[in-house]
Amino acid sequence: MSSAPFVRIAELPAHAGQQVVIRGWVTHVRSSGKIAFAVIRDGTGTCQTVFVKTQLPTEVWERFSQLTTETSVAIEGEARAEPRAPGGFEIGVTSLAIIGPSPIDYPIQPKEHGIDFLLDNRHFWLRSPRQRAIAVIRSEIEQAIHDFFYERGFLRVDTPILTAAIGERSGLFATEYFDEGNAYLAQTGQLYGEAAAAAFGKIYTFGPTFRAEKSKTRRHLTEFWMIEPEVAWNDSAANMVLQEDFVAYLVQRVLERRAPELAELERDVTKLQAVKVPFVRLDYAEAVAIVQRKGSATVWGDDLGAEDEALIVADYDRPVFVMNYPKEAKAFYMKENPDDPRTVLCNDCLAPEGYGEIIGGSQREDDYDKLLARITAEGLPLDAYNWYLDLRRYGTFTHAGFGLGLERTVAWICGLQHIREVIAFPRMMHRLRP
RNA sequence: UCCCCAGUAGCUCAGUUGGUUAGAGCAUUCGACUGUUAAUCGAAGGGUCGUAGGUUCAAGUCCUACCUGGGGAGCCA
Repeated sequence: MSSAPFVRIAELPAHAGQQVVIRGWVTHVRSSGKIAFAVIRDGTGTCQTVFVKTQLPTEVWERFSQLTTETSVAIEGEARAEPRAPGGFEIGVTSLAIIGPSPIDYPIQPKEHGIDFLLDNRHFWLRSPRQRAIAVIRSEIEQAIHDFFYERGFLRVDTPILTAAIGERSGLFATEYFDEGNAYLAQTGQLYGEAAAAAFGKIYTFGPTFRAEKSKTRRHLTEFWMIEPEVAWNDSAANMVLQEDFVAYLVQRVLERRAPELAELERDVTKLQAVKVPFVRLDYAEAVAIVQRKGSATVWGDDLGAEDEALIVADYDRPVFVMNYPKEAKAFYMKENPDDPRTVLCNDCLAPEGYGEIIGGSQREDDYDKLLARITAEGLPLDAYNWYLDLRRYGTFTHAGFGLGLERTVAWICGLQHIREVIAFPRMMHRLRP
């Protein structure tokens, strides 16, 4: 290797005609007697490199035969435009250094594999172009989330991951915690978010969430990331306006900045372009009537099942809010609906194309006596909720918030079948490694 | 926890009403090829058919149990 500059593959067009060094991994090789090709990936892109026997020192030509899939290399040569090369750019090799050899049994091949095999090899699967596209879009969405709230004056608050039993009733991961008994991995940061909203006004959380549910579906993970805004003085209607502005902002951001990655995933972007405010608003009772008309056995009082959600969403090209569920179907902290005390002021947001619930939100019960009654009625341990009740004793306030499931949102925007492709190392009931 | 489905080569799969020596593609190894695009062409190696029983002259194939995984329900984001 000479002193030629080290260049990332994405930057090669700016170095046309120059001698450069690239570093990366061999994705595949082709040999045709006295001319040979190695395709190199470096995370910013891929580039074909060309080895010509008659123009290379013998040892460089012979070293080519040591290149197996995923060998890491440094390659020096001339960067040049070449219409025959994929992407229109290539490197005419003058020197090759093998950094790390790769045995011939590298498991992932350029062909179809089953999801289970790929997840066993997730540490390698991430190297594929498709997985890179997903990771890039996820990262773009995460950045857009922070930008959205920053632009609107929200404070980001980080809530605890180790908690006493609090929040939702579904499965908890427990661990010993010194002399305090069991600690549980957080299922939500919401209750802490409410305390923060009383302190700071507009806040959001962005953190991991844990559910020990034995769910085996393409929509569930045991560890996922959730974004939970909480806004003082927002009622349920304002809460939904915030939600639709938020979701539309995320979709628009990906359309604007990550078109190549959407194309890599062969995403039908017309479906995303249709995601405009206002979203559809259906009262729970209307939703029940719709699914009954379509043959569902659901009656007033039931929670809506996955099939019901699909029936509702089928009629629309944009997300749908289903509002004001029966009290019994929802969590204790949701505010009783003054217009119909059988229901609470809440909403789910159902993504189009059958992706299901990406948001659950509500106005929070701010009446001390009613909240206490709900906690008691559900048999929750009162001592764990004293501080939460204090928020209603000392300057109670109208407030509302919601939780957006990051992986479900990314899976929908990417158009993926499996939520587990959306996170680098998914955690599921039967998968703790890699 | 419940319902449905699957398990055959490193990977993806085929294997007929049970029938004699277990099939393909890809991958790997060797050979040919000076512009390949998941290169192509020729040859070779590669198997406890998930496990354990059972039925039968004969089981990858049929039956039972178990194991492992997938999809869905429930629960939720």
